[in-house]
Amino acid sequence: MKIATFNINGVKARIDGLLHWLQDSAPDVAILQEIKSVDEGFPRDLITDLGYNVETHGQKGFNGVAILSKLPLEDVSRGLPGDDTDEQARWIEATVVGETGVRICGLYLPNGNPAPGPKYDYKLAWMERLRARAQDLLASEMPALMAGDYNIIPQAEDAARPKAWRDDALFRLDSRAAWRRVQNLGFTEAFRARTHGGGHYSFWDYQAGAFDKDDGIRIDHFLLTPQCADLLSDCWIEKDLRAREKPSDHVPVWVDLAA
DNA sequence: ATGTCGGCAGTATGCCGA
Repeated sequence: MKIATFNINGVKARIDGLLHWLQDSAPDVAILQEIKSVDEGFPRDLITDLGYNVETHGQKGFNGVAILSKLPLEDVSRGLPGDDTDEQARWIEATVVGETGVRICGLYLPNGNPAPGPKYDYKLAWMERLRARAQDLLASEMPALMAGDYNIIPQAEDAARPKAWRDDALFRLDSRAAWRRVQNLGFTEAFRARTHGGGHYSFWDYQAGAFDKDDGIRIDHFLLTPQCADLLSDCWIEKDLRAREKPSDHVPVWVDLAA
């Protein structure tokens, strides 16, 4: 089962590219972030026509996540637990019903800039809620993964110019410590389970010719529970999508699971 | 050194978020 996470940076602006990508790359499951659409505005029919089940958790103007799946989706849940007052659409869960059931959590973690400040406080508080949910997922002992735009550069090797990110909310020490608190509960970071060393990125800014200079960062990740890590066959980044017409600033990251 | 893009309000363009 091939699963991709992809921050599409606006479904209205990206619909043509998204449909082509779904046809060409044919993920069994696509976990989308920044759909920037309310649920009623999501181009559901164009995607169901390609054979996907569609579950969205959107809001007006920004944020918004979705799960597309060729296999049935069950037990869909929207919103990260732990704060009933949080109105930002950044979390969706569903179980993909295949040979092996896999619990899929799609997330768009807050950017957090400028840091320090209230947006950074929100990011860290959100990551503490993520840790709590992650703990419950582990306790369930089912194959499960959390994937999406984490807005976290885990290590210096995950940025072309780490010094430029030192004080940024994506790379600050507190951000990375919070990331490790989640991962160290017992999750496998799929990309690093397969590939070592630098030069692997999932995001390049639109500004200043960042992609041409390969001035990127790796911020889109899969965290796998042990039962899911046992199924991991491969993990890779679909870099060439960034060079196409009207691209997102992110590219898809993939896992292949023996499920 | 600088360089962008998407969406909204509201109908041109400035603002926000990234």
